[in-house]
Amino acid sequence: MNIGHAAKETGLSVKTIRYYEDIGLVAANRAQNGYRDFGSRQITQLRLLAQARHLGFGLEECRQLLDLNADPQRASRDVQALALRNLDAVRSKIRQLRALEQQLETLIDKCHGNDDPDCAILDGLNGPIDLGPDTAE
Amino acid sequence: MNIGHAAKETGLSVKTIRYYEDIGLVAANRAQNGYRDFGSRQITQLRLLAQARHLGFGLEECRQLLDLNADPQRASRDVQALALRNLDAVRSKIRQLRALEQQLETLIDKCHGNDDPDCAILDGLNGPIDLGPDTAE
DNA sequence: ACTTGACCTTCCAGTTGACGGAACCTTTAT
DNA sequence: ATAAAGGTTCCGTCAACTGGAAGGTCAAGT
Repeated sequence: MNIGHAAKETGLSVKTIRYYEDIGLVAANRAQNGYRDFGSRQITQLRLLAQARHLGFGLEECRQLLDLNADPQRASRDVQALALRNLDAVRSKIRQLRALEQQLETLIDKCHGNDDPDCAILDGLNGPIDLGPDTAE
Repeated sequence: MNIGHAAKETGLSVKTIRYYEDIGLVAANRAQNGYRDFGSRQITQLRLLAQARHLGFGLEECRQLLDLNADPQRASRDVQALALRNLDAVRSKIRQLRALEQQLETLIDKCHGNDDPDCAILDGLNGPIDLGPDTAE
């Protein structure tokens, strides 16, 4: 199966598949004409990559997932641990973004949003942002 | 004020400040010895940059914020609009991450996390992820 | 005067996860 | 025969920096 077909099968782009081969995530065979040739094993790997990326796993974690998937002796504990690390990372990003969201909301609320130049947002950006009476230092 | 001092004043790294000058966000004067020399106006700009970046504004949005901040004729409406666009982006990232979080939680729950090789996470990554009876195609 | 160390300078490379495009080759269809 | 639609490699780009090399400058200590 050539790269275009593999792309259609997996939902990845041709460029992305070539990139994954480049960094050693999948090993593609070559046909006589130099074209990459993907077998069903590689397609399976690419599909796993697509799904795992979709779930926010980084490429290095994907590499480990591929290894675990290929290993019939694996312990599901190890897979779970990997997924939990990813979940933690996702949750921590969410927390950060929520804090951000709150600060933005506060500033936006305080800004009148009219023709006048006074703006609580710029005020907030110029001075340090006020988040309580913690004015030590 | 040289760059190291400016860095301490603003909380930005020396490298970051040089980068900001490079891309034209701040214009630094030069002393005779070729060292950058930041005045209070530049320090103010750098501080605004630090705060705005902290709030998730991209550098292009920061550029606009600097412009608005420098313009005494500005309308606070414009600042607010900029902040609202940023807030929207933040919220949309949060939504995405929450969806991600849920899917990960579901898979992690289903995985036994023991010594056995059977793993619902890998199953989920191999087949498409099951999110209901939408099995057309 | 000399050296040490802490600054500063420029420039080049790498990070993550790809995408866009150029220049060129191969296959397929007409 | 030729044109379109694939494929190939290589190089550049994105955000927003960070790291490091190679070298100039400055203030202090010996």
